[in-house]
Amino acid sequence: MGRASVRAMASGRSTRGEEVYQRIKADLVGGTFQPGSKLPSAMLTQRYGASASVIREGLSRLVEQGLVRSEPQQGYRVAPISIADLEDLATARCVIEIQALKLSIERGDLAWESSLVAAHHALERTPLDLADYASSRNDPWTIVHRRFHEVLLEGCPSQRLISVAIALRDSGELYRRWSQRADEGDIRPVAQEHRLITRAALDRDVTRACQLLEEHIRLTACSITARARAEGFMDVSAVVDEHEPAVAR
Amino acid sequence: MGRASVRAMASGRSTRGEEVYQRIKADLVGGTFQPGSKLPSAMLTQRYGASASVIREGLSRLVEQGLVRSEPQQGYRVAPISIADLEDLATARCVIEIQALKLSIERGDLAWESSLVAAHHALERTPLDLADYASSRNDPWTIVHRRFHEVLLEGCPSQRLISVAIALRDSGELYRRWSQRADEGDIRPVAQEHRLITRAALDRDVTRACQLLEEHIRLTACSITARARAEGFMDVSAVVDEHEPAVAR
DNA sequence: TGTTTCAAGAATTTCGAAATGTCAAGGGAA
DNA sequence: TTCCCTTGACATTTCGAAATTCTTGAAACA
Repeated sequence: MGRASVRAMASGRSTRGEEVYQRIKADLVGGTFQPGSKLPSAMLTQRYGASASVIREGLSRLVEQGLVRSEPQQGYRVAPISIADLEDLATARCVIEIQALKLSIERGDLAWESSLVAAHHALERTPLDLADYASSRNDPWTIVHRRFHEVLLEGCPSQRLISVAIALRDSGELYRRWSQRADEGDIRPVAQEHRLITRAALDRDVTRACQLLEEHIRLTACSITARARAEGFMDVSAVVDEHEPAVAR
Repeated sequence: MGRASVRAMASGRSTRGEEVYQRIKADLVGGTFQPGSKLPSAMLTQRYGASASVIREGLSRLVEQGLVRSEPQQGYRVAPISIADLEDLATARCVIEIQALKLSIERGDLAWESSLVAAHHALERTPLDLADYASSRNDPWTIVHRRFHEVLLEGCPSQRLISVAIALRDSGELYRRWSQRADEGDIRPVAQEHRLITRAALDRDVTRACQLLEEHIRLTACSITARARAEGFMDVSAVVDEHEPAVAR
């Protein structure tokens, strides 16, 4: 959840530009567009039913988040994925999320503890339906999972730090989507990992919680990297020809 | 230096939107507009000689960076400054810059060392002309100072981490501009601090370098905070009336 | 045969005006 | 008087087309 939703929540109504931005972002993170493929304004104006200026505004914001790339006079394209960039991302996430978690545990109050318990409970009780997960980008599990990791950091006294962490997590979500396609069954005990992190956080065991979270992030990245090297699906999408169909599903 | 310049450097030519974005950002960071004041499109279109769509695109990007705020149907305004937000910012910067520096020292190669020596030398030899500093936002000292801190992190293996750190530094620069107005003579031995940091980095003394950098950031923030509490200039700008003149100089 | 130039076509970028929404002042009703 | 509704002015937002730039493919040249 970026600055966008904050803005939208400020007043009840929203603008079309805001709505379009949300939809494009959801489609990007959800894996609708192939990484590296072009995003021609003609296609987007038709798909989202808005004028080029509005689309362009949304894309500009997404460029700033690293989800979209832009080169002058050559339009926009989905941020390409690569093993090098995945490692870059994992490094940044490890550093930032872990420090945010540290501060969160040190400074979080009772209200934060309660939110965490609630978020974790929701996560425990929401089954991961793989079919659902693969087809929709707003499946229940993804929502509660995202919420869990967000709450985990919410005790942190710096809102900016939290925002950055969330933005990086969105980029990571894109990778997960495209790796999941190659390998549907990542049978890691993620539920167990979440449970242990929650317990350590509630026990205010900073060291252990951070260690667990780092492992959680690193393992996810490694599993994607390994799969990518084996099947080489990243090389394909990294140099996507612009005449390829941009919409995947 | 944000993603903007990366984009501009990719191809020799640039777009008007890119240029406008750079100018707005420079004006914001340089303190041309009062924090919290409105940024009416009419004023901006005239000032930068571009259409509303182009202006809006630039502002959207700046919103994403936290330099500008936006509420639907109420336009854009300069991000307000406040003591609470300054502390938020300092926390985020400490965490992120220090971790980036740590990685930079651990992983930086010889080329990085050389750049650092060069950047520090330029900083040492560039005098801080207070009159120049106060009037212009592109005075020589600001440029080499920014460059120094940028190079310091460039050994870091994660480009994203570096980008985030630089973005936060830009926000910090805005605070410095507005505090400097109230107190022109911050007689801290900044030159000495830079020298010590450089030496520790070259000695690969991670602990000491990080400690020094943290102090460097914290001291700057504290000095601004203290000045703000004493003179209360932040409360004024935090609740700027929209009928006030937005342009300060 | 390989390289360069040029023009048509397609895409991006920019503009100016139309549409939509906000805000405050003024007028009427309780 | 106080409150609420209307109304008009002003700002933001959106659109559709014009202007600019890039790409493509074929023709001309070495």
